[in-house]
Amino acid sequence: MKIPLVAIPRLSQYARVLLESRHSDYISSDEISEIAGCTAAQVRKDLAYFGQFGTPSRGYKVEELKRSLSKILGTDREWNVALVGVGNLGSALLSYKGFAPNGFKIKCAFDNDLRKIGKNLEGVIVRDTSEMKRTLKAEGIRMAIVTVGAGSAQSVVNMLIKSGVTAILNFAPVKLNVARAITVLNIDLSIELERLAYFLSRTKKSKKS
Amino acid sequence: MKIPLVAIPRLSQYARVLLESRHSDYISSDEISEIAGCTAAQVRKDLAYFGQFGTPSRGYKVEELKRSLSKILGTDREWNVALVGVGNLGSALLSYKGFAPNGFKIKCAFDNDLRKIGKNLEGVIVRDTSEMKRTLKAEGIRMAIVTVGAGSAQSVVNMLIKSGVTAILNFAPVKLNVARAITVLNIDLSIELERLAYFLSRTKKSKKS
DNA sequence: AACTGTGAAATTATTCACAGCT
DNA sequence: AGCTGTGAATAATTTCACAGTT
Repeated sequence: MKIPLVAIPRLSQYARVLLESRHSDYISSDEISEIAGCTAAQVRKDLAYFGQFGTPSRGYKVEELKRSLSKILGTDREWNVALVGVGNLGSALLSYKGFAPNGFKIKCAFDNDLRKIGKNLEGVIVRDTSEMKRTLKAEGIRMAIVTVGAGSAQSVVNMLIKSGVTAILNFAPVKLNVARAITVLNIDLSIELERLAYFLSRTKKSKKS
Repeated sequence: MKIPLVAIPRLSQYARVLLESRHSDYISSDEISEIAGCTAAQVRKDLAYFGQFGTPSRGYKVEELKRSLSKILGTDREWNVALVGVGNLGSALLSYKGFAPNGFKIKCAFDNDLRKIGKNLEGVIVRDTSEMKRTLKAEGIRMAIVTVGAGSAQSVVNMLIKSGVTAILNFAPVKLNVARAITVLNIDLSIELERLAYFLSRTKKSKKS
C-alpha cells in the first residue's frame, strides 16, 4: 500500500496524545482525533496503513498502541544525532530539552570556527569539521542536523553523506541536492515567517507593524 | 480561485531563486523549477493563482517577478515580530541573522523568568510577560514567535491573541487551540526527527546508531 | 521558436458510510 | 451498542499537453 508522507508526522502527534492518556485503558479514534486536531477517519486510516491495532467497540489499547507507534516511527530505540554548525541555533539545539525524552541524543557536534572547536557544550565536545568522517563512521551515526549558513550547507551535506549519514534535518535556507536514498527535511525559518506574512497581508485591516 | 496552502512556501522558494538571478533579465519557469526543485508546470500554476506575470517566449522578468512575489507574500514591507520565551531557542532566534534581510524584525521579547527580564539581547529588552498586552498594542504587533515550554504555550498564545496578535509561529510541542481567524504554524523539532527516524528505520541495513 | 497560461487528465489524499466484530 | 477497518466517493493537488502570444 502507498502511505502518504504526511501521515507520518500525524502518527507522531497521535503518539503524543497517548502520552497524556494514562487515565484509561482504551482510547477511541474519536478521542485521539479530538486532541490531535484532525478527523477520526484520518486517525483510523493512518493507523490502518500499518496494521490493525484496534478492538471493535472498545478502541485502541493505549499502551499497546503506544508501543506499535514507537515501532512504526522507529522511536523504540535511541538515535544518536550529529550536529554541524555550532552557532546560535546549533547551540540552542544542543541544549534543547525536548530531544532526549523522545530518544534523540546529539552525540557529536562540528564546526570549523577555531574559537568553538574543543569547547564542551552540554557534554558534547565541538570537533573540527575535518574529523567528521572518522567520528561518524566510528559512532555509526546516520542522522544529522545542519545549522550552518546557506553558503556551506551543500558541502557540509556532501561530507555528511560521505560519512554515512542518510537522514538530515536542514535549517540552512537552501535547497540541498542529494541522491534519492538520502532523506532531507527542511526547516526554513524565514519561509515560515513569510507564510505568516502572507496570511496577515490577506486580512482586512492590514495597517501597520 | 482556491489557492492551495502549500503553494505559499513554494512562492517563497521562487522568490529566493530570483535573488540569485542577477545575471539575466528574464527567467523561465523551467529555470526556476530547476533550482527550486519542483516542476515547471508547478511554478507556472502557482504564479497563475495570483495573476499573469510572464511574457510568452521570454519568461518572467526577474525584477518584476521579484516585486510581484514580495507583494503577494507581504514581504514588500517590514514586519515587527514579538518573541515569547527567551530560553535557548528563543535567544538563538533573537540573534538569528536570516530574519532581517527578509524584512522581519524581532521588536520585543517576553519571559517570566526574573533572571532574564530586563536583559538586553541583541538590542531587545526582555520584558515581563505581564507587559505583553500593553507593549504589543502600543507597537501594533500582529506576528509572534512562541518558544516557551509545552505547559505554558496555550496560555501564552491566549495572551498574545488578546494583545492583537493574529499570526503565530509555534515551537512548543503542543496543538494550540485558537479561533479560525488566527494563523498558527507549528515547528515541532522532535516530530521532524521522528520523521527522519521513520525513514531510517525503513532502510535495509538498520543496525545501530 | 520559445515560453506562458490554463483547461483537462491523472494522481494523491481525505472523508464518507457502513459491514463486521466484540 | 459501539467502534474499528476499509472499500467507495469526494476533494485537493499536481501534471500533462497544447492553444495562444510575442
